[in-house]
Amino acid sequence: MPHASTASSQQNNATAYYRQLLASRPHPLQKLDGLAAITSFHRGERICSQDQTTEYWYFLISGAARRCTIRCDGHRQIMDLLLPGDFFGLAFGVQSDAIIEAVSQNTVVAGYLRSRVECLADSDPAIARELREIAFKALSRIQSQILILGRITAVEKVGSFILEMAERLSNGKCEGVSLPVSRYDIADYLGVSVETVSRALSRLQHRGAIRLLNTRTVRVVYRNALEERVRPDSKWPVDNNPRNVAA
Amino acid sequence: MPHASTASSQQNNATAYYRQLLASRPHPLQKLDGLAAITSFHRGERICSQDQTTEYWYFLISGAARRCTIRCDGHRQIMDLLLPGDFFGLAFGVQSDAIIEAVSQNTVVAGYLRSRVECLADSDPAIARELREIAFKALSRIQSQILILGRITAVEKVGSFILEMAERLSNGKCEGVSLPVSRYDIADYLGVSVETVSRALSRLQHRGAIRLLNTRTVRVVYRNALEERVRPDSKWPVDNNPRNVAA
DNA sequence: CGTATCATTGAGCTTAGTCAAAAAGTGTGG
DNA sequence: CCACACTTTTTGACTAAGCTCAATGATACG
Repeated sequence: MPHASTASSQQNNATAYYRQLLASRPHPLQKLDGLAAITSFHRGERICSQDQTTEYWYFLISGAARRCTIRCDGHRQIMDLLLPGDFFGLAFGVQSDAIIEAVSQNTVVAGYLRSRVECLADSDPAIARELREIAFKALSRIQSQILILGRITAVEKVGSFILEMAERLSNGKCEGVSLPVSRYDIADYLGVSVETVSRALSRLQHRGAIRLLNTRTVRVVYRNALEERVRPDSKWPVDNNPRNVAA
Repeated sequence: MPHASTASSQQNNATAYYRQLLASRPHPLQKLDGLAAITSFHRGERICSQDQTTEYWYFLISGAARRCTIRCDGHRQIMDLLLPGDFFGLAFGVQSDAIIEAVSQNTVVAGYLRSRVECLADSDPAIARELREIAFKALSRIQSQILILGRITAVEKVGSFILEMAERLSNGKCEGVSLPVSRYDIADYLGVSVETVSRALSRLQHRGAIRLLNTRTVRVVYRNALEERVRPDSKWPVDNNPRNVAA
């Protein structure tokens, strides 16, 4: 496993704990947990870079991580946000070199050696199916992100973001979502500026759609106000929907 | 196959031609071409809707298609653009009901019965691997879209869009990319207004980055001017990159 | 050849980005 | 436990970019 984490005298105990955590969280590759390498990362630490073919498939056990690139104009873009239960490192994109970094202080991932998994999949169709499932889940995760990025106003984007987080982190009841990322991360995930994120949150609160329990904890008050546009008054759908002509 | 296309007396001849076309274009599921259902669609015609679990996996042989949703504010969003050589219909997203429509006048797709393919994959590991390949390709296609959507200015988005099209439609030499979609489609793909797309194209032309041979055909003159920001003058990267704190 | 759609361009207004600074947390070391 | 430095978050003022509305060319289709 690349980039081994901080070694301490209690490393073994910790690993044992994480292994147990992994076992207790049901996921498609459970059969292969025996050969999983478990590593923990500090916040900001690089988990892997994806410019070359990744050797591992990863499963995020706890914490959070981001996949990001730096564009030629110097802006960082977060292309994916990984939360507990997510797999990543699947696609060896030809495209821009992305790196995956831990976002939370204690981010723990399980790494499955790709060649090993592939090999097992060849002999066990059930595993092959589950790998497909994993890929499809990653696909639909990214599609949600496109749906969010495609929204028009910043308030809508931030609203959708909160809803997405609320769904994906549904473990902690509905008593308030605790965002694992900073405003900067939200900004780079949504393609807006930090200030705009902050202002959008303030507005949503004034509007009564959410409540900020503290800076990182949001309570959704009116779900509808988050996903819909604010003023559906007078005018209705301006639909860019003409049928098109072939080239 | 759902939504059978226009039947004509020459249907058989046409299908035979398409089947040959399918055979001549190498792709991962070639072994299964025998059981592929080939259908052609008019522009604007619905190929399939994705709200329920899709029964088929599709391969686009010729033409173009778009996967789109209508948001609650009435705006259409194009979540994916399918070109010859692309597979689609893979992920049965829980999310918003998307439909896939033909964009070009003669859009021809091959449909592989999902259950059948799954079954074959179980007995043939090579097919299972190729299915994974297909999923990964779809994944990286959508990731490119995120990269484009994340760009800041409209000119950058349109520029990246042209480059993406040039790459994916690389069949027709570098003598000019013929865009298969209308300005409206580009707008809904990039999340900007039609007028903005038009203005961006005009600007890129004035700037000497592209040449519009006709409204649907673009010739890339200076590739760099399309992917980079225009003014990298005085100031450099404003990097939103502080390390983050866990929740 | 007329009609409908698509594409381009302009003018005004709204939104979000930029620059700047203050406020609220967070962590460290005395 | 508190003072201090540092980061994160919020808010304000100004500017620039894009959306909306509207009108005019251009093209395709019947």
